Amino acid sequence: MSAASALKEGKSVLIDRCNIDREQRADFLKLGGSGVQKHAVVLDLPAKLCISRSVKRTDHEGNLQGGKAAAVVNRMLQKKEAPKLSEGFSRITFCYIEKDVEAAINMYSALGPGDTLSSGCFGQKNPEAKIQLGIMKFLKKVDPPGKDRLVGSNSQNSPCSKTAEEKDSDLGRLGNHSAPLEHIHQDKKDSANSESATLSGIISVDSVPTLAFPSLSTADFHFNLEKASDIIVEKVGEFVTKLGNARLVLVDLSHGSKILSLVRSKAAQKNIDPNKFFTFVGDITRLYSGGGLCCNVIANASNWRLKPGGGGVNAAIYSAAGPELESATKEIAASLAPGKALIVPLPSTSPLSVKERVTHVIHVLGPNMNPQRPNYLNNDYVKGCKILREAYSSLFESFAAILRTKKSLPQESNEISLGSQNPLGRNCFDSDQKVKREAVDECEMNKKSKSLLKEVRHHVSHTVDQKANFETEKPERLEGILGKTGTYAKHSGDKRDSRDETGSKKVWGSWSQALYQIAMHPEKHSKDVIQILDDIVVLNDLYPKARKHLLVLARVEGLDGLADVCKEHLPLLNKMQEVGLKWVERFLNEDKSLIFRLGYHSVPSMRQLHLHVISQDFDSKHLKNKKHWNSFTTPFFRDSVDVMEEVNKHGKAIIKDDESFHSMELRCHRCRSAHPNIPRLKTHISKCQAPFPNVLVENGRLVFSPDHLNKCVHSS
DNA sequence: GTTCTAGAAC
DNA sequence: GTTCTAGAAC
Repeated sequence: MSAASALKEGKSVLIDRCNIDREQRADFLKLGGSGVQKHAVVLDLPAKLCISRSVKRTDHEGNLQGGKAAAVVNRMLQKKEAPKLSEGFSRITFCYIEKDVEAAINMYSALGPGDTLSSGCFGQKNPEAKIQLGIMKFLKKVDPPGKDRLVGSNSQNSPCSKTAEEKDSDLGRLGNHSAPLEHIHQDKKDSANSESATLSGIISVDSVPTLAFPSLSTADFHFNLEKASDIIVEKVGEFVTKLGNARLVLVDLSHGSKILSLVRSKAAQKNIDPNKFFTFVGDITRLYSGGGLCCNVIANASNWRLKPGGGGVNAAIYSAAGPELESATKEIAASLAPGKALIVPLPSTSPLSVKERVTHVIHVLGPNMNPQRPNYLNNDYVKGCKILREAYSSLFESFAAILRTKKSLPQESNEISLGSQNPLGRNCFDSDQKVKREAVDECEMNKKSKSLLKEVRHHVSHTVDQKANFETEKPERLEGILGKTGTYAKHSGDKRDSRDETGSKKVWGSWSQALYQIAMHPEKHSKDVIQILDDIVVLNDLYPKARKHLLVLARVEGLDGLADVCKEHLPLLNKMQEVGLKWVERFLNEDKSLIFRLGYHSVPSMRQLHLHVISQDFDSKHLKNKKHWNSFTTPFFRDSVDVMEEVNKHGKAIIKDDESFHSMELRCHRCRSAHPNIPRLKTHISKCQAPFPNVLVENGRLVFSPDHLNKCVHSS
């Protein structure tokens, strides 16, 4: 049998069958032998859905149709017998709705070669009454009735339990469900650490305080992964021994996450106790419900304003935690400095508390190495590493503080409550008072960050040494600023007026300053910049919209965009074009098939006048939307030659700032055919060889190799 | 049900 | 500028 031989080769095998009763499953379970972990994913979807699917499925061997399908499904559902751990499964996941199925698929597809999942039963609904009554007995008796439906399978009765335990010690106990009985007993002795609860009818025994944290700064803040993984392992190694029985878990959502594998191997090299620290692939906001991993504390990769939104972990946590998190955070602090952490006790009404049993969120801010974001560190990894170390120290210290507050409490009753309505998740560390004090301490530390606000407001060098400036601030002044943080940042902190003498008030978002910084301090951006002259800087567009896409940047203060251009800039415009053409020449030497256009956006998104030098293949994964396309292919794109002519004639460039350009229909820039959406347009332009419209060929708007003239371009 | 876009966040 | 995602469009 192919499944058996694949298993022998050490492969993982997935059997997709309607194994609706125990007997049918037994044969498949035998295939595995004792060295193989056997998992079941039970799709117990609504009958209605099964029926409608059978009807739709025309290639079904049984050719089920209409009423016949309904009859078959009904008969199958009547016979169904849910799998049990005692049959030999080490893990069973129940799916009742599409979402469950999706979560299961995500969970399994995210597994890397070294990953494993905790054993136990997950997501099962309607546990029988005897199970609910039985948990105390379960804890005392080795072999309780109905044990097979309980999580934490009895090792004597599970054929695979040895494998499961071995795996457990490899990776740490991923979920508390997997805790072998002996461990549970041990943990119970330390009653302060023990906690049991029911959730949606699932019975679990959760005893180990756990902090789940994302890798800081490596996503949007572009921190080097090698360096980040060294720091994570270093800091985890430092703290893990100080945390008693508590665990640290590095979480990443993505499939085959590079940072997780780096950290895993480095942690193994350093012999860090895998029971105390391990990595986990999953959604940090659904660790318990989606992955069976109970983490009472989760870390949030925060932004300095402690605001929801943005992307990644921060957005996910705020959205999963509901408005409770935002208001709880707001009560404690208004901003967070890089390297700092802030403990926020999560209100028991927050969905994260109810569903995921999270009691505290620790906001933490790592260093920012992304030039597209404000206040980035300009590739200064000396400072970056220092701040990242500090961030992890702050995070783990905060977690330790939460643990301490828990220990200082009178011990909780050993009585274990049951009932799905009871959000017991909070009981374990419910000592808001002390935590609040801790939080206030953090808040004191955060005063430093208030000077950051001031930085942004009054001065603003994005590469400013924040630390140095913090020390110069006087707290009293800061309080005044802090009080208004919310609106303040909105109106002036986050955005700045350009110095436009004509009185037009173009407001630049904080994200739009990167080019300005590069123009002013190109030497600090050696990674991106490819040519530096007195009055011009050339760089590769960070998100090129074609095979070749350069920006020729003017180094004149106050020259933010085309609107600021006047006659005095004509020599500069001319030089920018010359420099651009030099680069085109180089590119054409490498690839004669390229065709270029040089021009400005009528209304640029990024501050500081820049000339786009862009090849007309538009072959780029970064070209994603209508605005991208239309900003290079409609009159919104102002050819350099035309701009210079207009400035020469009228002293000003003509600006097509009609917003409608961005929502114009998508037309091929060569044959002018219209396309319904970006993917179809991209398919078309990858093939279209029509000559370019005459209007582009005239006056030298297009730049190409002489060899090319007759092939792709009209000869006018 | 999946693909794609638009709008809001930074 | 990008990212994220709800919900429109297919």
